[in-house]
Amino acid sequence: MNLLPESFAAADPAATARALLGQHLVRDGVVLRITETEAYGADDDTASHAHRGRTPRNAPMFGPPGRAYVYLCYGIHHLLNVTCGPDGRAGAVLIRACEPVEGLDLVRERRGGKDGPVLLTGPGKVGAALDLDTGWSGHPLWQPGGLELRTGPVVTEAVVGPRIGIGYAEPACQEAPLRFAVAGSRWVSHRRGLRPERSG
DNA sequence: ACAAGGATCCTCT
DNA sequence: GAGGATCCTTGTT
Repeated sequence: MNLLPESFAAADPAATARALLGQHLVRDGVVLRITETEAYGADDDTASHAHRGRTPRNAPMFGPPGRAYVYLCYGIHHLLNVTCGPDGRAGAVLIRACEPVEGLDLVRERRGGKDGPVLLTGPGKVGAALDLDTGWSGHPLWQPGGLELRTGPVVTEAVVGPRIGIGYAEPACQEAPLRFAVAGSRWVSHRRGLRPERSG
């Protein structure tokens, strides 16, 4: 599969989050198919790290698209985002869950010998499976080598729902349907609150 | 220099 | 379903 171009993530966070479903994350012979994402916006999104402005940590969100934004959550977990939108407009897509495609043995090893969907259904688990840390923040995902974003099979049917774990945000932001998942996939962290993406 | 809190995960019950 | 782990980032003094 081919590397995704930088322009792949040039659209707004919601469109990029939907388009990332089915694409592949590659590192160290580990290939993961993205099954669940969340979109995070700029200052108007009170759930987003960017809503209080630029800081050293969230700087990649304000830069050009197609880079990694990795941060430490709860002092333990490294969470991976893909920056999106034009340079200067903050935006990122959190990778919440994946399905293994290659390198399953290494993923199991990095995940304490576990097996099945528990391996990769959760953003902290994805970070562990790819052995990420904050040193990867800002890394261009469209360059060969290191951590890469490559094309995967197209996802024709998706489900959408509110984002997870953002109780600190304003109600309108909590309720916004900015979480996306592959319809029918077992490799999704939480099934609750998801509905077909086509309006109805 | 200090205090507060978090885009989570795991282990219980 | 509930609670603890664990430490960095941030805003404030």
